[in-house]
Amino acid sequence: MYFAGVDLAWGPRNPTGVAVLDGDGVLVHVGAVRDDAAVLAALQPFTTGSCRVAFDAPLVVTNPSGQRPAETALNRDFRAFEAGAHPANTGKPEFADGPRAARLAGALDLNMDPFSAAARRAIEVYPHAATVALFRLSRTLKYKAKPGRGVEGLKSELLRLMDGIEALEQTPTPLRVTGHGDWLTLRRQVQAAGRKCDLRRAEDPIDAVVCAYVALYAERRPSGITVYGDFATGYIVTPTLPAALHPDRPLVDRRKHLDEIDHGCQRGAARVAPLDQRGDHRTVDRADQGAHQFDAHGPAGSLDRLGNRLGTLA
DNA sequence: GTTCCATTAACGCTACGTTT
DNA sequence: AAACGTAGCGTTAATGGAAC
Repeated sequence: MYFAGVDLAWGPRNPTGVAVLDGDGVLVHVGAVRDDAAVLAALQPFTTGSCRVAFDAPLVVTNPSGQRPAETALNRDFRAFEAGAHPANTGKPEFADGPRAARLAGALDLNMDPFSAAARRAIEVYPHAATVALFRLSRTLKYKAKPGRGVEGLKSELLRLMDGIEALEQTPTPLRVTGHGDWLTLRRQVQAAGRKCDLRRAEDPIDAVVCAYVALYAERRPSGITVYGDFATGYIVTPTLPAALHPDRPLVDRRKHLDEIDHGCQRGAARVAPLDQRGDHRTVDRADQGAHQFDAHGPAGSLDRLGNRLGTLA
């Protein structure tokens, strides 16, 4: 059985990252492609038998305007962690003819119902939310190129993401990436990057690895995931936000903090919530807000240690 | 207590600046 | 001149602070 991740561009012009794990969580493929044919060609060898393909792109979009209910529900939990989902609706040109991810899933004959028992399935995931939950971050890693963010700051954040991905090997649902040459090449590219576009080229495949891991995690630890929304109006699958995890500070203070990241490369600043902030009530709230949560306890204990490790990276 | 403003995230597109 | 790289804008909803 294979677990694929696709960091899918909404349109065909921008690059798409593809990563595949085997049943043991070993990375067997990682790379970037562009058009639909190339995405399908990359996935085809791994989707003939039992498989899960996790798309970081809208899979079901029916609303003519505004946000999907899944985005509203997810943003309610994750916005404070700066992991808000981008709104998708059929009024946008990218979705006028149906979501690209649904076309690809259809071409591969994958079942898109998040609660299906089918052997070959596609799900929608969201890497930013996944990294917050898996790594117990108090806010997302700022590795996405945006105006005002410097190359060195972006690089250090992307390397923190790669560190976190590699550290997942030590968890009860291990991910093993360091044995793959293309992963090591990606790391070298990031370390050597001098321009934002150098980082952007590496970012899509790395995000795809996170997507693939969410697919694996959802299969191995179904009690540890939350499904926001539903199959009819659109859904997003993510590792459950730990109940005791809190954002680091109010929005106003975070703005100042962002400046520090952009200009000072504050790698390793205390952005992981203390582990003693456990046991709160958000679980109940989420249940009222359109999220199907299977486990109120969050990721396993060893991920706490991972959180510490990320929080103390220097 | 209510309203308004600024800010945040996501991604794609376009315009402009820089490099070859 | 062409190619490439980057900044800025638009979209959408939520939120905190300030002003009324």
